[in-house]
Amino acid sequence: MLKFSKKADYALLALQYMAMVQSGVDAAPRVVNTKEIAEEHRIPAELLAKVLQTLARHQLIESHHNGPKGGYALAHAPGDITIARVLEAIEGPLGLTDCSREKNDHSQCEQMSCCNIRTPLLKIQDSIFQLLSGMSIEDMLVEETPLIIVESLKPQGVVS
Amino acid sequence: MLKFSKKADYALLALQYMAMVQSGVDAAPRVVNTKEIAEEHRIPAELLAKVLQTLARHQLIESHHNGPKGGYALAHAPGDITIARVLEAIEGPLGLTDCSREKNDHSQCEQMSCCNIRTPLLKIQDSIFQLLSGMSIEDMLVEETPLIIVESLKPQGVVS
DNA sequence: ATTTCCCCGACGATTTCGGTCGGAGAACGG
DNA sequence: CCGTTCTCCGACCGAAATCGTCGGGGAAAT
Repeated sequence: MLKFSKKADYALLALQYMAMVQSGVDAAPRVVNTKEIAEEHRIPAELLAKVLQTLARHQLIESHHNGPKGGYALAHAPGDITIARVLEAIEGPLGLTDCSREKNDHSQCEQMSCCNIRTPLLKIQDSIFQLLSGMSIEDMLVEETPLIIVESLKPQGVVS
Repeated sequence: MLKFSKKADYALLALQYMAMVQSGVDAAPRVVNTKEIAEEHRIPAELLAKVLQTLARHQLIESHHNGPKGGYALAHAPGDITIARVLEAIEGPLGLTDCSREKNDHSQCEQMSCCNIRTPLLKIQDSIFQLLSGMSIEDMLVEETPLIIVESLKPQGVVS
């Protein structure tokens, strides 16, 4: 499936909303609170709160706990917050296989010692990571198509 | 994370092995059974059996249940079996969001009626699908790097 | 002082995933 | 001809992650 978790969806939704409010026509740099985002998108507020806490812990947004006027604001420019950073903050380090990010511990990989598919999978993984790093929250503000082109070059293969 | 499930890993492992045996130097079109693949890769045989059944049900491999000499064989050329087809056979239709493949039923998407991130996410999804459709089992046979290049073109964005 | 907000922990329900079991069918050996 | 052995096939079950919820605590504005 390669499906995003709902927490990841909520995180992207919230970040896009915050960017839209923050750098919109009303240039007032106001902070937004959890309830506002939750009601705006019809999502459960408690789960969104936990998502926002995680984002704040990973320095993607800043928390202003100033009582009734508190809330969150983006910690960086929308163009600097890439999808890859958001996903890594919410769901941990991303990687297609178990043996992708475990360079020191080869306990799992030792079971598949003759793993012939490791190298091609790492290629795909790097491509996806590059893809997710190339798109940011800023690209979600414009309704223009961001035009991501994937080009596959093969030495001698015939494409199906 | 965007991680493959173990069933998907086993499927790719098995398909690569079957392609290697089938189109290797020994041109005898012999079928391979579950036990052989399981022992070769040190993976549980029962789970691999279920994976192979799923692949057979989706016409990716052909089952020859001929008693002691039975087994499986690829139903198509290795170049025609793309990673996308394998993943869809194992884990169902792939899509980043819940509302990606539900065009008739808008029950989920009605909750996020003002979903501003749908279009960019569909772009990413299409790019990933294009990526996975561009690599096949045949590309896992060669140990050369398949050289997949992701190029991101943006109208006016500054890349981080 | 009260209210409203952010922050943090723990809990229960639902779904998916990983793994295991017994049964049906076909070829081989006697 | 018949039993054994091997295979594929479907159903079943426990484990684990995820989704969603709840309550407690601290801080600032009203």
